[in-house]
Amino acid sequence: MATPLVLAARPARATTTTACASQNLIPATSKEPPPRLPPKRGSSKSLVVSLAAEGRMDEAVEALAAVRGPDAFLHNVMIRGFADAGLPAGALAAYRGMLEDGARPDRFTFPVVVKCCARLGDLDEGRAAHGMVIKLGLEHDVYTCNSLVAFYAKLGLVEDAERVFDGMPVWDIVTWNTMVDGYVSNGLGSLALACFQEMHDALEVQHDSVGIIAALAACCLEFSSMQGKEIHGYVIRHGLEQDIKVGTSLLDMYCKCGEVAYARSVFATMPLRTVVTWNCMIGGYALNERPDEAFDCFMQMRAEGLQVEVVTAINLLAACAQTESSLYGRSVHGYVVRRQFLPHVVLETALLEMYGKVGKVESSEKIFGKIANKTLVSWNNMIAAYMYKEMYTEAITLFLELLNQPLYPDYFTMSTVVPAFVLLGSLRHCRQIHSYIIGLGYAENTLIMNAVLHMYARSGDVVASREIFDKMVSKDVISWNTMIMGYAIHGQGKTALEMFDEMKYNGLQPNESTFVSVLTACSVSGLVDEGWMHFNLMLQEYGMIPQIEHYGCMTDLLGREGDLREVLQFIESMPIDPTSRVWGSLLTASRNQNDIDIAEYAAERIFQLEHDNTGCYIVLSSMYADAGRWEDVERVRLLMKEKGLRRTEPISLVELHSTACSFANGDMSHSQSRTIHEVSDILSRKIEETDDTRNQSYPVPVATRTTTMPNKHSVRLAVVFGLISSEIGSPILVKKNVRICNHCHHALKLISRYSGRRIVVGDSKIYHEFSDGSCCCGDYW
DNA sequence: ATAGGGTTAG
Repeated sequence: MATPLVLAARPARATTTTACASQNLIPATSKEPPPRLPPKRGSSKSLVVSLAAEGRMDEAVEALAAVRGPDAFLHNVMIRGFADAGLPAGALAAYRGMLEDGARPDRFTFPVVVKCCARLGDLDEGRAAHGMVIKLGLEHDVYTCNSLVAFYAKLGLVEDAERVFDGMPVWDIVTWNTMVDGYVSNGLGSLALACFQEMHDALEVQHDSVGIIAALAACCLEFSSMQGKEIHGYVIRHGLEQDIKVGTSLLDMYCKCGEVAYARSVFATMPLRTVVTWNCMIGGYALNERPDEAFDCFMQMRAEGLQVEVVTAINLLAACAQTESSLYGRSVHGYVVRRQFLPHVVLETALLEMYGKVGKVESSEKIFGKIANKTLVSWNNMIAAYMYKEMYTEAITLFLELLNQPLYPDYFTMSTVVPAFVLLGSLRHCRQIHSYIIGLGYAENTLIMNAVLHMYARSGDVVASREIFDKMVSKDVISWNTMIMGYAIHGQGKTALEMFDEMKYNGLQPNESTFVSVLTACSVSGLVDEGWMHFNLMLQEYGMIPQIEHYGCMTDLLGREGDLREVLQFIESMPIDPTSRVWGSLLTASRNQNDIDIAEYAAERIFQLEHDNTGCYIVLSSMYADAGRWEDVERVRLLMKEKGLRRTEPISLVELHSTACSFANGDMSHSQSRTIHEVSDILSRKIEETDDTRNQSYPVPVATRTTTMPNKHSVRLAVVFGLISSEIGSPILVKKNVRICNHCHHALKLISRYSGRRIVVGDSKIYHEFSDGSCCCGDYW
């Protein structure tokens, strides 16, 4: 009976005098005494105390007003009342009232006041309180100092926390624990563990559960199950394993360090488990990409009659996001709606992330639109959902909208959205986002600047990449790899190899990706001997076993000039199963050497792995067309139709001073289309381009002919438009979504000489830099 | 009377 009584006895606004009003709520039949007696008249001090203890702060304030000259004790009671009632701002107001009253705060005042400042994240108030502590000579009080250490640590001011810590005359177990936890909450795992160790040596008493829990969190930060196991040993030796929070923390530590088996055994041997324990276990399975075990664990939890809570659902959604369909996720969604868990930002964000990862971007959008107080994580996940569905324009639009919010993009935002700029391939946008990133103060953030580096290289400006690279304060392996790859895709193999040497000279250890960059450089630039040399170097010098990507680069390299049968032999002798990328490399080689037999063989292997590889059909079809095998062209066309595949429409984008303009094959939609086509015709004649398709003896299907005139190809129109709308002598930059054809490649070499312009055309793989009649790719791509 | 603690989205 007591519990419902107490609950019922707290009407929102009972009036001042007595608690009698609440007695109306006691059932008439109740024989129990009222929960508390009305305070005696005149004893206003004790009225304040009892009202504050109950959290009835409005009434407590009124009661306090009736007290003449309240002492420090009564003020402390008020401050604590507000704090306990979850009203830290009220507590600070009460503290200010105390000062106005002329009462002198004492050692009981500040621990609560400072804690409230921490909860509000109010640095100014906290610093002011700290000043008052010193002024009043309370800076040697352990309780007060402990609260100050916690305060500074919570606000991210570790050095201030350390300063308070160092100035203390004595440290108790709480002081040490606070410092350890302070390091942890600032991501300083190794400092936390060092402090934990030092504490052990300094204190006579043993660690308690609070310290153990903080130290285990430090192990998570360090991803060190080794140190976690040592602490586990300590826990067992000192009989702390019965503590359910310690047990849960241990289990959580093992999960976060990737030791699922250990986590499971801790879980199995725990004498008691709370919902939190189950939540950790479910979350741990999700974290370690074991969604089925997460679901099993959840079912077990329900079977044991435990109540699902918000965190359970959030962790479960992480597991649902790892499944193929949205089936599980949708059922969790339905469940949280029925349980009325919504709105809840973290839960909503987890839902939108889940939908994003299973490819239901519309559902993500719907949830995103409904979130009232979107956090940065919500935005980041929505952007990621668009990226996952390759909706780059939407991702960028949302990113630009985010810039108008009172939120600051972080590393996640940038690393998610930068690829969108890369794939959209507009240098103008790259420059915009670059200056924005600098404005945000990320100029010295290696991770972000690596992304920018990559963005410029991929967007066609390797010179800009190099400038950024040279200015970077701390370059890591990725910076070097990216720069080497940048030169590789721009056909500057020699420079790429020089960078590789320089990298080693600077004492950096190459990794597997470095060799992907290096081997790509060799294959693009036809550096066969260097390619073999570096391929062998991997194992001999660095003990690295070449992976499939490395074999792919080698196939590119060999296919470039070698005998195709040798390439085939190389592929078949590989210790790893070739992927469609490797067979694709052979297909490209056979196309360039016009070997239909090998091409058909490679295509067959590709179709075994990927029956819907559009690019493969296109290459085959164009090879048949070149050979005049029109029945085969038609056969491939029908096959594609049967499978519902459509060839990617070739689009070329030319980057101009202030805009970018895109062209399709035979495009007439531009306002200057007439001029563009005329100029293209003129150029075609100037370079004495012969129209092979017109001279062919075999019939060209009409539908094909209208769009296959090489001087009407999208890339030609884009280049022409670039030439007529930019200053004489300036380079032209064009991005193309599919590979450039032989005719256009040849023509652009001549156009570059005729116009005296540098023409850069990037396709999905490399950049062709045409100047003075030749291309950096050496006519192989 | 006062200080420190386990699960939550990328």
